[in-house]
Amino acid sequence: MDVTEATLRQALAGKGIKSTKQRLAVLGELEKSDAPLTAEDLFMKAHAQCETLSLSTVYRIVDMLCEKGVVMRSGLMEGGRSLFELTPVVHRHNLICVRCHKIIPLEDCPLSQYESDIAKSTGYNISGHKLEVYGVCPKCSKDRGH
Amino acid sequence: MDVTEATLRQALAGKGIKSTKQRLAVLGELEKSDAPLTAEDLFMKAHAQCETLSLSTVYRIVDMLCEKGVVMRSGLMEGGRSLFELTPVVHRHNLICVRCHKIIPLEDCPLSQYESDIAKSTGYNISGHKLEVYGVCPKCSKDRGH
DNA sequence: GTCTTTGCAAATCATTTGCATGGAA
DNA sequence: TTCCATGCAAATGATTTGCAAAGAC
Repeated sequence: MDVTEATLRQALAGKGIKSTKQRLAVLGELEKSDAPLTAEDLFMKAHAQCETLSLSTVYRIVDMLCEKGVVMRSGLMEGGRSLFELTPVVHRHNLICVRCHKIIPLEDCPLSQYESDIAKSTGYNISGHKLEVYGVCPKCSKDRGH
Repeated sequence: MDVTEATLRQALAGKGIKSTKQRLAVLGELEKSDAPLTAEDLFMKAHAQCETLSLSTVYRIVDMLCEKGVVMRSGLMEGGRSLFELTPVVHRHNLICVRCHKIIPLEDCPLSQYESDIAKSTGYNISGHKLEVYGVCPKCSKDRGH
């Protein structure tokens, strides 16, 4: 499920976003990762792809992508740091272990009916939702009752 | 639906948390508010109640209450600031206008069945979830198509 | 060529922490 | 009395910003 540079360029152009190698590198890393990343994670990973990339540019890029709706901040925070992830085209949610912080994706989403109901009862024009489910993974459950 | 100081004291004692006037003031403001608040919001509001309260103490209090599960960080962030809200005893989700940021609570939650399904298919011990729904409120829709 | 994006370094701003004092049980 | 919680001020660490140079279209 690798995404080519051309595809990324096209996706950005479609949203009226100019392509730069920094943007492609950052977006590429977001595509590759299934877990949300901090700005610094992104910087380190994307820096390997693009020598000329600075941390402040990573911040500028994720801010811009958030505004365009391409990226979203995760509800989680690691320490004081924000976590960023692609706004999934294929709708998807995460299941997060509250002990080891392992994150696995959940398959289906039961909320589309719920959204239409809400739209009807509130008059809001629903644009999306964020759902995170928390629990203890099997490994952590076994390791200790805590 | 006002909460008396005695009730708050009792609630804290029940969780093994010592009562101080700072804690009661902060918790009281969280009780009163239906929207998530920043640490500074809390500081300003609670300071009116309790002269002797400092911002760093607000941080220490909300951190502690988060660990005890009394308070949670909202998935939203206002600027770079974290938002805090009471962990609802009555399970509840928010509907957030992406334009004016008005927040209204949603009545029912369709996820309990979903949680059992997840528990079965992943082996996780599910402890809870966070759901936020985004949309444009009727007023903002009328104001402009943007 | 023109306007936008970036790198760098300095500036900000939220959050955290050390230490001496005040307060709860 | 005995710790734990707090205030204050200083430290930290993430994020932002100004400005000149490099890059996209």
